[in-house]
Amino acid sequence: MPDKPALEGLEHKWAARWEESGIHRFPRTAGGRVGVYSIDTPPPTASGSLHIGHVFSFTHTDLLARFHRMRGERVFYPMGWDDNGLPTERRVQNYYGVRCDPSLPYDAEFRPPAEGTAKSTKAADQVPISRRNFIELCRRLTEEDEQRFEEVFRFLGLSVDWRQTYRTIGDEARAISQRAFLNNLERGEAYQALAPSLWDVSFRTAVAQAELEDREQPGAYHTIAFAGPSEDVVIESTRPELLPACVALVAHPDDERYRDLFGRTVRSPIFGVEVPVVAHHLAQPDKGTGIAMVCTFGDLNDVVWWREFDLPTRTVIGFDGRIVPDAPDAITSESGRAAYAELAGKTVFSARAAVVEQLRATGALLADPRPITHPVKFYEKGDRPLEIVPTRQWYLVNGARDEVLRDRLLQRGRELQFVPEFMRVRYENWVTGLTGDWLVSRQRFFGVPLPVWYRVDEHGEVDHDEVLVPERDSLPVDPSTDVPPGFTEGDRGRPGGFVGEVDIMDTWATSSLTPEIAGGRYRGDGLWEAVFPFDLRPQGQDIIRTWLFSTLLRSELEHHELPWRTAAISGFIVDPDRKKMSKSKGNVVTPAAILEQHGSDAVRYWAASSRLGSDAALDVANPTQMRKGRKLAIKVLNAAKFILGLEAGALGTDAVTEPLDLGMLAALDRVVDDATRAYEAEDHARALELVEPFFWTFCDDHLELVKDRAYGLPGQGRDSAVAALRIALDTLLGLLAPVLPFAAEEAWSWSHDGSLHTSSWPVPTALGGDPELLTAAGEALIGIRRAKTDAKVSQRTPVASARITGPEQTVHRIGLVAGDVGAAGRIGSLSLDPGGDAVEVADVVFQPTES
RNA sequence: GGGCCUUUAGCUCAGUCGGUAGAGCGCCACGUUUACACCGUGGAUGUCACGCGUUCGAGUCGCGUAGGGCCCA
Repeated sequence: MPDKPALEGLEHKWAARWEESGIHRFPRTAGGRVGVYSIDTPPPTASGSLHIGHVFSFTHTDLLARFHRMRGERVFYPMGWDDNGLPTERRVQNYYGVRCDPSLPYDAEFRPPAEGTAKSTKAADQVPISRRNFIELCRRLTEEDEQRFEEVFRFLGLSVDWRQTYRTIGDEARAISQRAFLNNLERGEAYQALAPSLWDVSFRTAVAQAELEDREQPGAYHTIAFAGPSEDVVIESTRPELLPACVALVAHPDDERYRDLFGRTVRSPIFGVEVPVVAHHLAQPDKGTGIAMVCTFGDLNDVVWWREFDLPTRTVIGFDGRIVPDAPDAITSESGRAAYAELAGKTVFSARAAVVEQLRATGALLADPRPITHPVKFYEKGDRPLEIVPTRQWYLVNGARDEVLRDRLLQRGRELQFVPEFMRVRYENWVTGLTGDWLVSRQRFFGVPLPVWYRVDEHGEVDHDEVLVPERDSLPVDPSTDVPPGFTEGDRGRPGGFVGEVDIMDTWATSSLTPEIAGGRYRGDGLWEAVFPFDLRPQGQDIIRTWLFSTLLRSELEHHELPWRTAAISGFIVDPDRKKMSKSKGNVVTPAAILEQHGSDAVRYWAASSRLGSDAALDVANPTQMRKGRKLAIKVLNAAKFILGLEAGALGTDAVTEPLDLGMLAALDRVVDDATRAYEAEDHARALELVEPFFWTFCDDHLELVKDRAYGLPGQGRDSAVAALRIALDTLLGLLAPVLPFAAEEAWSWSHDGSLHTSSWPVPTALGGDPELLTAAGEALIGIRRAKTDAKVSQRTPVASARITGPEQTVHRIGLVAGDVGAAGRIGSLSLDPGGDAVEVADVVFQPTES
């Protein structure tokens, strides 16, 4: 026991000892699922640095892990790293100064031109390398990040079993991801379709509904005249450049203005294409002129109309976001084709300007463009508006087009325990609002390849309907280098041979399988049977529509059951202005510095005092919660040092005989019961809220009240005081252990051999004391202190006599502990006098002092 | 436009069954004591966003309005 206990250095000391003793390792004993508490940990993205939000939410998870471990459960707490996906790709490009070109051959001797020192992030300055070289760099860089993340998490005190880690780009994760896809394919849940897809022109990949966001963008309404049967039909459009892609006009069926036009045709200006006028309830009569262009494709409504009216496809925007070279066949006039030729190759932006000029020249533009702002769909990671282009993609069913599946998913959502409860509606809103199946293919490089090949027919044409799949035990495969069963590399691309799929899967297609990946579903070593279904899925509220939904979907399709019992949803961190902290806003603080500055226990306290689902403010300049936590941790060390330094003749529950000691333990019993219930309900903030005030009352009042006895002559009174203090200390250390694992373990180690963090969750002593005694004594103590403060004398000033009045029952209780109260107040003669509403100390006569 | 959360002391937040409004920080005063100066003790501080309703009684329950935030269109 040190002379002057301090928090500094506890993190490294105990993290190392815990690792050495292996107390956080998942015990692989027999017994299957019984007695196991398993956690489907969120894998942080390994690109760059951890966010303070990680510290916040991972602490919440760790509180539960530690509680359940202390209760003797076998806790499965793994850690995963999400190293898949675009963030990694972009980081690797910028870090190493390279870009992926899948057509290049692998170069085993390749050395990247830069190591975090690339001067330019322009594609032209980046060295093109093969997919395999690119992936090697992705793995190398993410590994370094993961190492750093692990160090921060160990310092934070996460009780993770660090042997149970996975990477979403690892062999096992890729194999599981591909296997799950093949299972979906076999059951008819995965399919390909040539369909209009939301397309990011910068990244040149399709994106899914879950990755969309609306952004307010400036735009303009253009008033354009179409030639009608009798007179001009005037539409308003924000996308005049899509005029050559126009396939119809649409108005609401009830709109009197256009009723006569339904079923007839109008002719587009400039391009002179006859298009039908159709009626549909999605058309908005109050928007613009109430009649709108249907183009292939301007927005998602266009896709609906195109599909429902079986309209032709006139694609004008290419995968690169530029106008395609060839005009749609429907444009037959010479002038129309000449006008189109002027647009070919232009970006959407400049094509718009060109069309506006053409419209002006022909007189079809009836007014100057009218500026507006309107919501435009973006890929959440992109910075150019999405286009909609027809492509062949792979889809997974998700209930959007299948009511039976949708109802099953909603039912599962009702079976899942959400903490807090109100988060369930976000899931339900998402499931009910789905508009299409899950687009899982991505035209990117670093990720899990779709594990399929296609036959090439005798004419050398790829036949996408003839899908070749790998053997299950050959997974993971890369179809661009591996060959399908029964073929050789020589058959690649040849008539009668095969071609490999080049697309990869959506990163969520892998992340949705974290239970299977973490639980080692196919390892055959019993782990899976011991941990699935998981007890806890901790995650952020922002990824309910992605991670939570997709995991639940995969589990329903594969196992017909919930992947976990409870979803614990953390809020996020906001700065003092209530703005969500995020990288893009530049108000991010790095966790390592904060942990170093305040100490891990203090930071954990800050996190623990926020309940699940509610956002927490962090004022880095004035982190009051962290200071409070730090103060608490220091107090724990000091109180423990004091109590353990006291001598006693006998310890244990039998030695506790004095009313105040029994009363204090009875009050503590209540705290143990209530805090246990709170943790059982995943309410760590409530538990802390119960334990912390008791601990302070214990230090400020009880310790002061019994100090005299504890320091006093040997005997029953002294033994009772010290025995009760030791019991209470052990109990309080246990109750605080999840929140302050370092300080609590340090203090515990001064009087125990084993770790506090295994099987030491406190239980009530049930010695039958009066739990109100301490409160009553405390009230008396406050009165005495007030009298001394009012008299501006030291608290140690002796009092010759005093009289305590108050409610009868309280005064009676004070009488039962009058010895302790008198000793703590240094009162010679204490008289008790029932009466009045509040406890008051009157007639205080200070002892005359010599000086 | 729809949904959800939120509004309590200067700040950050509790307030469980509807029964006298709470904590920490900050502020003021006092004291430095034998666990603790990263200290202790005491004190002051409220239109519980607003309105209506239910009730003997509303911070708490219901309806509505406003501000803040998030998600989805």
